[in-house]
Amino acid sequence: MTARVDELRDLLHRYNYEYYVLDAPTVSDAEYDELMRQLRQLESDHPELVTPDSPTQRVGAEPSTAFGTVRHEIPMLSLSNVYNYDEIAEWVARVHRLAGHEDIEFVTEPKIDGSAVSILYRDGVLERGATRGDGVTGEDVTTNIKTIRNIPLRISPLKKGAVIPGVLEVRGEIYMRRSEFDDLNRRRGEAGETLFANPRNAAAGSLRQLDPKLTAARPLRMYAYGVGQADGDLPAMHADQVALLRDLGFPVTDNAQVCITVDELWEQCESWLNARNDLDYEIDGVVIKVNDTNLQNELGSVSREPRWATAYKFPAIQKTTVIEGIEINVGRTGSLNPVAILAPVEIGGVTVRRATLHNEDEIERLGVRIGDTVVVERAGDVIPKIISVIEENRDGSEQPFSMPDTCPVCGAQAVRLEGEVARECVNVSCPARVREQVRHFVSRGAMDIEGFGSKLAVLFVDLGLIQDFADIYDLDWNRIAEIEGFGDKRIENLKQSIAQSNQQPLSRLINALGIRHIGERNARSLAHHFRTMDRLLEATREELEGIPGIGSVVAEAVYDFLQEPRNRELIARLEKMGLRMDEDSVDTGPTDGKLSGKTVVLTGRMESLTRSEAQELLERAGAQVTSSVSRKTDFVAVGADPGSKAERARELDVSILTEDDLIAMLRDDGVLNPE
DNA sequence: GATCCTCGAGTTCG
DNA sequence: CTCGAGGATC
Repeated sequence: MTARVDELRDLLHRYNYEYYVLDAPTVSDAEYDELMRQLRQLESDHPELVTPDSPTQRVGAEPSTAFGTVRHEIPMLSLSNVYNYDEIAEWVARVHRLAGHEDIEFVTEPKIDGSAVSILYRDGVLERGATRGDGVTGEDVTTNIKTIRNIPLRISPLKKGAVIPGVLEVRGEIYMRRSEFDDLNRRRGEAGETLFANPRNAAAGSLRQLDPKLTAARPLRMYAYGVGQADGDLPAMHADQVALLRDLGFPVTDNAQVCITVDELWEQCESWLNARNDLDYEIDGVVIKVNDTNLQNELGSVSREPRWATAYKFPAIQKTTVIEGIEINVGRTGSLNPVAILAPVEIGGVTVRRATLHNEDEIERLGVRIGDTVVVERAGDVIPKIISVIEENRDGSEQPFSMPDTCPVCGAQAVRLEGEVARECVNVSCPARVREQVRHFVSRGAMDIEGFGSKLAVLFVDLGLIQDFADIYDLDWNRIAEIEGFGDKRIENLKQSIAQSNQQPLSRLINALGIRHIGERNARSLAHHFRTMDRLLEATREELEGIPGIGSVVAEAVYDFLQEPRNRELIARLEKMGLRMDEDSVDTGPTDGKLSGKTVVLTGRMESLTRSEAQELLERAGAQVTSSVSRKTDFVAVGADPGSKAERARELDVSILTEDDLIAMLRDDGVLNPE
C-alpha cells in the first residue's frame, strides 16, 4: 500500500516536471488525472499516508486572513540600473577597479518581469515560500507558492549523484506567460471581472491572494535565478550554481551567457532587446552578474544594492499626451510642488493622468507650457515622468507657466531661498502644511496610529478639529460623533489606537515632529544619543554636530526647531497629554563583553558589513561609535583604503582592529552569529 | 573640490 | 522610484 502511494507520487512528480518545467509531457492529461484520482483515493482511505509534499497537497490550506512575516537570513537585494552602453562600461570599470584586475567573467540573463520570491527547502522538501518585501522581511506565502506547478514540492534530482543541500534557499521570479495571461484576462472579461493591467501585476496580485484556491487557478510559473542560503559546498561560479538548480529539477533560464568585455555584454543586451517582443514572457531588461561568487563576496554591497550585479533596463515605453494644466501641491515642508495634469493616456496597461514636475527648474529645463504635447514614460515602470516637449506640435495657443509668488492655499508669500530648488510658502501655519504635517505625524514610520490614515488627518484638519499635533490627543469626540460614518464602534477603536500611540518611543516622536532634515534614521540617532526629550531640549549645536551622520546643516535645523518657543510649547503640551518622552532601553548585550562600554571609530571600507550595519552591531554590543579618534577612543576598526583616522590612531597609540578582529569580537559578544 | 554614499521628501495608480 | 542635498572621506 505504502509502496503504491510512493510510486504514484513519484510518477506524478515526474509528469508534473515534464509538463510544467520542460514543457514536454510524456503522458496525456487524462492519464495524469487518472493517477491523481487514484492517489487521492488512497490518501483519503489512509490519511496517515498523506505527506506535505504530496502532489495532492498543492491546494491544501484554508484561506488565511493575513500573511505572516518572514525574515530573510541573507537579504534579498535590489539591483542598480544601467540604461546604455556607456553606463554598462562605467559599471564594468568600477568592478575592474574594485577587484584590482580586468580578467573578470560576467553572466547575463534576461530579467523577467514578475515578482521575486525566496523558496526554502529543508532536506529536499519545500518548507517556506516568501515574497521579497523590503528585502529584509517579506511575507510568508508558502501555501500559495505550493500551488505553482513548476515549483517542486520535493526536490528529486534529475542527475544521478546530485547532492541535495540540507538547507537550500532558491531565489526566483514568479511570472505569467503572455499567452496564459491573455487567456486569463479573456476569461475574466467574460465573467465580468476587472482585467489585470499586465502580466506582472497579475502575477504579483495572484501570489498575494489570501485564498490559495484562487492562486491555484492562476497560470503562475517560477523561474529560478540563484541561491540564497545553502548548506554545504556549492559551485563557486554563479553559472554552475544555476546549472545545479537545473539538475535539481528547477526551471531556470537556459540562456545565460558568459561575457568578458563590455562589447560582449552590450551584444547580449541588444539581442534581448530585439528578441523582446517575440518572447512569450515579458522582460524588462538584462541582469549582469559577476560569475565568481568569491569575487561577489569581495565586492560586497552598498546600502541595498550589490556591487557585483546590475540590471540593464530597456528603454521605457513612451507615449505622447497633452498637458491640460499645472496644479500646485503644498508639501509638509511648505514647498510648492507643480504637478502636470495630463490628458489621460494609457502606458503599459495603466492610465496616467498626472505627473510631477518637481520644481521651477524642471519646468524651465523642459520648457513646458500648458497645452503642450509632451512625451511621457513611466520611470521604473511605475512613476510617470515627463521626458520632453514636442515643440513642432505647438500652434501658438500654449500658455507659458510660471510659479506663483504666493501660496495657492493660504495666500502668503512664496519665496525661493538662495541655493534651493524649492519655492516655499512662508506661513508656518498654512492649512495645507498643517494638514500634511498631521498626515506625517500619524503615519506608519512616525506615531503609527492605526485607523488614523491620511484621509482622516485631512478631514480633521479641514474641520478645524486639529490645529497642532497635541490636538490629536485632545479631540472633540462629540463633534466627531456627528460626522457621517463615525459610529460608536469606530470611535471606540480610534480612541484606543490614539491612546496606545502615546507609548511610542522617543525616536518615533522626534520623527513625527517633522523637523527639517530629520527622518526615520536621523530621529533614531538623536533618540539614541539623548535618550530623553529633556536632554534633547538642552542640546547645543556642538553636541548635535558630534553625533555621527549629523553635520552642521542638520544640527542647525534641529537647534533652531528646539529653540522656537512655539515648538517647545507644543512639546510641553504633548508631554502633558501623557506621551512618552524617552527611548526604548537598547539591549546592550552582555555587559561583560569585550566591546561593552567601549568607544569605537570606524574607518575605511569593510567587506562583509556596511558602515551602518557595523555601527548597529557595535551599539548592540554596548559600544559607542564615534566619528573622530581621540585619546578617549578604545578601538579603531580599519577596513580597506583607510583614511587619516588610522594614522591618527597610531599617533595616539589607540588599539587598531582589522575587519576580522572586529567580526571576531562581535561574535564573542554574541551580537553576530557565526556564519 | 571631487566623489561616493546615505537620507529625506515628494510622488502615481489601483 | 527618483531627485536633491547633506555628510564623510580623500
